[in-house]
Amino acid sequence: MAKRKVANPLAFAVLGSLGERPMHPYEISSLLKGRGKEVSIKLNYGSLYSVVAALEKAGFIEAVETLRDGNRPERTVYAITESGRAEFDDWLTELLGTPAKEFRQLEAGLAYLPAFPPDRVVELLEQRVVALDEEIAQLVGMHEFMQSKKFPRIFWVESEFRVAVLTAERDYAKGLAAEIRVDGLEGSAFWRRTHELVAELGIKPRDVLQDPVKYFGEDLPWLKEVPPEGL
Amino acid sequence: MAKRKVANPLAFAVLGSLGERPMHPYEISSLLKGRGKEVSIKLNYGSLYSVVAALEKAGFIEAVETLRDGNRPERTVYAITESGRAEFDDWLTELLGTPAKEFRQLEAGLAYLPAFPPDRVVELLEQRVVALDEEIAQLVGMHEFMQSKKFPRIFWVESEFRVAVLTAERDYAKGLAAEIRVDGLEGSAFWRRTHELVAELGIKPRDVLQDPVKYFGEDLPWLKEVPPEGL
DNA sequence: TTCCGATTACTCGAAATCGAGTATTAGACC
DNA sequence: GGTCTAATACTCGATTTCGAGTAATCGGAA
Repeated sequence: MAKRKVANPLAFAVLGSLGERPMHPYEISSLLKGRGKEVSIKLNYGSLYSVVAALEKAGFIEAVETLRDGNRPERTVYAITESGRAEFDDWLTELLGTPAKEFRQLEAGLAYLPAFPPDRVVELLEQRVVALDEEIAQLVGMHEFMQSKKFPRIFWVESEFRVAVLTAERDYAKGLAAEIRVDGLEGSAFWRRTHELVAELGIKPRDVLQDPVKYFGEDLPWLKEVPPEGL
Repeated sequence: MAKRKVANPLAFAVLGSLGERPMHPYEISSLLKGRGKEVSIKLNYGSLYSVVAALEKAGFIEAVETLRDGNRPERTVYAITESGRAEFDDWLTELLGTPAKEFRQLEAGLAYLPAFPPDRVVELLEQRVVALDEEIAQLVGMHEFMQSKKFPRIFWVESEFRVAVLTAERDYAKGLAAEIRVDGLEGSAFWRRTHELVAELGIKPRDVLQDPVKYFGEDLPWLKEVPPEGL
């Protein structure tokens, strides 16, 4: 899969919008907002205009007319080209069919869990669960509204999917918090004790790691095999 | 929450690494790779050095020595400062406790589902499910290996979380494909028929939308209330 | 009538991001 | 002893991205 000439997801949305009919950039942004697509595709004005310029340069869209209305800024109307339709087609194919490597911020946080004492982590995860519950409830409420209006699901599956992902995140955070709370996570006794030592004796986590036998005895076989991280 | 001076997640990992001990940038990158953190936090050399420079400028880290080994490039060793520790602390607090707005590529794709005929979508989603299953199986296999080595879960929760998210994505994609396949998605009969008309009569989707009654009769009440999108 | 906030429509420059490129050395292998 | 690959350690500059700023117009309330 060769790299796209214009890789910003917003460019995908621009192609999708111009696939309907020619528009000027601001009109595209209004359309996306009106349809709630900015929830799924990050929209910002700075990017919009540079992305449109890049698409034009790549031959995926072309300016068809320039309107001027009194003293207001010019509006340049763009239309999609044949090559632009092909690009959109290829892009949508890729978006739907091929998973891409993606990074969630919670994943980054979890990668450094041991840096905080267990109780602090539990507290924060529970705070996240509350916030996620709210977000999910809001989306679900919106879905119910749309269902009541008989607006077909096909037009908001992306929001349903968002709920699915948020729910998975929520469930994982909740489960993890519960496990840490009862010390059920293997290794977490060691983790807790290390932070206690740090707090009580004023020593540094790395001191503990440098001579674990002194603080924990011989019953932590993995410490010798793999050096722990993040503490 | 005021914006961070250095917002790149890689900067978070740099602070986390230097929290352990002073290192030079390349050493940080090796450490992250060695621990598999680059799966959770995007690492690229270009960003690494500019992020380190930005962190230094912001006073979160400082150069402590510059080594030269024969004719090889200089290695500048950095250490975290007090203010850097505080920043890391605050950042991890945010990463764990506060959900951020995030965009998944499948969400972008789903937002333009109606642009493809149902059968094509089903095929692509099923292709994605297969790829996701493979990715998940690989991660699960790795987890089993680490478990067999008694390496504590606390050090790979981020990977567990990744599995949770990927599984949610997989399940959603699989369910959606199945629903579309049997035409169970409300509105999808309309969707299918529109693409059939496009294929058979050589007309454009927008023609169908401009005079839906002509092609579908009066039994699509929502068409009058909300204009459909993406076709 | 006039003021205010919202909407329309875009511009600009600073900062971030990327990934390919460079140059050296250590070790492997024949 | 020569060559080849992998690892070490960064550099560079072209894009991209961002979001705040600008400036005009419109509708409604005071």
